Amino acid sequence: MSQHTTKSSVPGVAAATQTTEDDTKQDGGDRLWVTPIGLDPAFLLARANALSISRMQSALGSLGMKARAYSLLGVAASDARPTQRELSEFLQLDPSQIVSLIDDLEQRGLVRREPDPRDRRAKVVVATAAGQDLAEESRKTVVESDNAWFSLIPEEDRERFFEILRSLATA
Amino acid sequence: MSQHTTKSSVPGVAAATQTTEDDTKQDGGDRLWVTPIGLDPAFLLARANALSISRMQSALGSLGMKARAYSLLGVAASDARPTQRELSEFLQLDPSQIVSLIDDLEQRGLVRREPDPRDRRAKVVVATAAGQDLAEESRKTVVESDNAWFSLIPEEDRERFFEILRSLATA
DNA sequence: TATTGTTATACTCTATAACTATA
DNA sequence: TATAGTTATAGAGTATAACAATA
Repeated sequence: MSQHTTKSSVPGVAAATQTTEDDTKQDGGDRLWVTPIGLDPAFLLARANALSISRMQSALGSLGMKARAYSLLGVAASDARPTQRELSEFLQLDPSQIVSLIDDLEQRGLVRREPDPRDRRAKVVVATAAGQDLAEESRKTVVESDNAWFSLIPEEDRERFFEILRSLATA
Repeated sequence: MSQHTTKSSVPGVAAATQTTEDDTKQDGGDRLWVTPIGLDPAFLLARANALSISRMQSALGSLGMKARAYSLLGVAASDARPTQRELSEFLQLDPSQIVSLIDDLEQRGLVRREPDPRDRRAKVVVATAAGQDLAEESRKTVVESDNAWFSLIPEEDRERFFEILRSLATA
């Protein structure tokens, strides 16, 4: 999964979890949060993402979409007219993965490839009308699904948290 | 990858990116950040995690470790004496994946399985002496590698950011 | 000579179901 | 009847190298 550890000793949650005696079995895997890696930022990132992904998948499943396709369609549905290369860089996926993702969406009539007038090697990916519709619909679904989760963050911290997350994602 | 979008229109970075005319080609895939999904928390989470993972892998590679194995070994090297089931839940991995991860580490003499006195079906995973050493060494490596990245977060926000991330990871 | 999209291929990861031994 | 670990297997995701067209 992933790692990195703050050297500091165990704070908050830890103390709450350990009762005086026999705290070995009763709570699921919660006891492990007292472990150093339970504080490891990269591990937290990985776990939060794992939860996020599985939420996404179940939210999008009914629309025949998956997380990847959703992001790609989202960009294609904007007025950005991204090149496959740009999608590869932005979505952090291999160019060849982009190809098969697009092939899929294209066969379903959701996007199409257009020649890039500036560079005849390149192709820009744009959403069809149907693609626009699905992009919108699936976005609504996802927003709804994730709102519940992110509302767990105190209102006053939310904006700042996303800002920082963005700076990490951009780095 | 993943998603969720703040309905709000484009803030900060967006305005900065778009110049008056022809902003189509010159900057890599940076233009796509103005897209709605560039603000999507779940997407940011996914991308940040992707970057984190690849940092991890290159930091741990020289020690013959990968991110997953590292987390597992980290828990096994603590005094938590986790059961395989607990590891599965904690690391958000399928029980069968835990098996092969442990098989691997066991063959390398880094961990061993011990019977759980409380439940004869279960096995607890503990690090050997060699495992302890490697856990420590690899942790040092990872901390060093990630410190550079996380120091990108302003000192005064860092603690709070990790707290929130933890709450999401625990949810 | 380098880059874009593409194909093919091999490899890792993930998800599922079935089995055993205990509970 | 349910749960812990295990095995086998199939499917999805990932990484690599090579190729044609264009820069």
